[in-house]
Amino acid sequence: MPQKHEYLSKNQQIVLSIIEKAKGPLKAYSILYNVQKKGIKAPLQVYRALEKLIEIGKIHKIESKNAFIACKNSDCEISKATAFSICNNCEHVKEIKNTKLSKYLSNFEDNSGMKYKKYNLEFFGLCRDCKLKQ
Amino acid sequence: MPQKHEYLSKNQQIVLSIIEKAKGPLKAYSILYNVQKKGIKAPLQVYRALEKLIEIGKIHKIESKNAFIACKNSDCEISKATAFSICNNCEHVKEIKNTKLSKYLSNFEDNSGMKYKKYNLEFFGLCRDCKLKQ
DNA sequence: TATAACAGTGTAATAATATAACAAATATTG
DNA sequence: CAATATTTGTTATATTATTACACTGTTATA
Ligand SMILES: [Zn+2]
Ligand SMILES: [Zn+2]
Ligand SMILES: [Zn+2]
Ligand SMILES: [Zn+2]
Repeated sequence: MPQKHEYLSKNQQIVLSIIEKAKGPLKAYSILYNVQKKGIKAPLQVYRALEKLIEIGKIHKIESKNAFIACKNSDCEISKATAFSICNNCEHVKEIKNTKLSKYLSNFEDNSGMKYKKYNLEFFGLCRDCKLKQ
Repeated sequence: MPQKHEYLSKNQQIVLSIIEKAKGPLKAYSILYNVQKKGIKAPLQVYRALEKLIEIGKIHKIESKNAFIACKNSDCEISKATAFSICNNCEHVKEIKNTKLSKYLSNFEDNSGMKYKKYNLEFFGLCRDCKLKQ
């Protein structure tokens, strides 16, 4: 018997499964093209699923790329505290799992003494492969 | 006599001036509407100016809002290392100037020993005013 | 002063990303 | 069961950003 938030709806499952299978972040319309054979026909159906999946922490949005990636980090507190490394050359994206970093940022106080429950951090550089190839 | 990168072009000046006067981040098309009386007629003219202004560190893009804000932080290393606080309620945005934070992030090494020259950090919470009003 | 390289402009068209509005179906709670 | 909340389907539209092309002016240097 389904209970609140313990399952994903049909469209949410379809969208999540595509994102989890992907090697990197996917854009909304590329997801749409990939799921049209499964009955999802309109952008809104994709965006609604994305919204829900973000809300429950199954995926994250890479803001600088308008793309969506599966969460690989079981303790990232329901999507509220995220950090990524992004390669400027091959566009490879990886979620950073680093307890020190997340503690540092969660406890960070700005000059006015304010703390923040939620953050998103995007690091840019060359990934190991691209650095070697140079 | 104009020399390389020592001045801003006409359109760049117009766009920068609008952004600097604004109280908060501006969206590209809202900038466009504001500068149409000054002869800038097309989105591309705005986007080109924005691109340049970002490149030279005069403005930053708030990725989560697709909006642009003037840099208030003379030592933020030409736009390569940025941090913002964003109010979830009133949408107030403020650039964070905090040497410890920027040093911490610039020196951060991920699990593979990789360092990053560039980052963008967006903190979300309630600003002081909105916290009091609750 | 030619001329090549570069940076900026203007314009039209179009691509890519995201949401509004409405009606209907399905699931959850009590 | 009824009431509430969530999800779906569909059409249309809004918002954000880029491509392509022709042209102008500046800088560097030969
Ligand atoms: Zn995560
Ligand atoms: Zn790479
Ligand atoms: Zn700055
Ligand atoms: Zn506020």
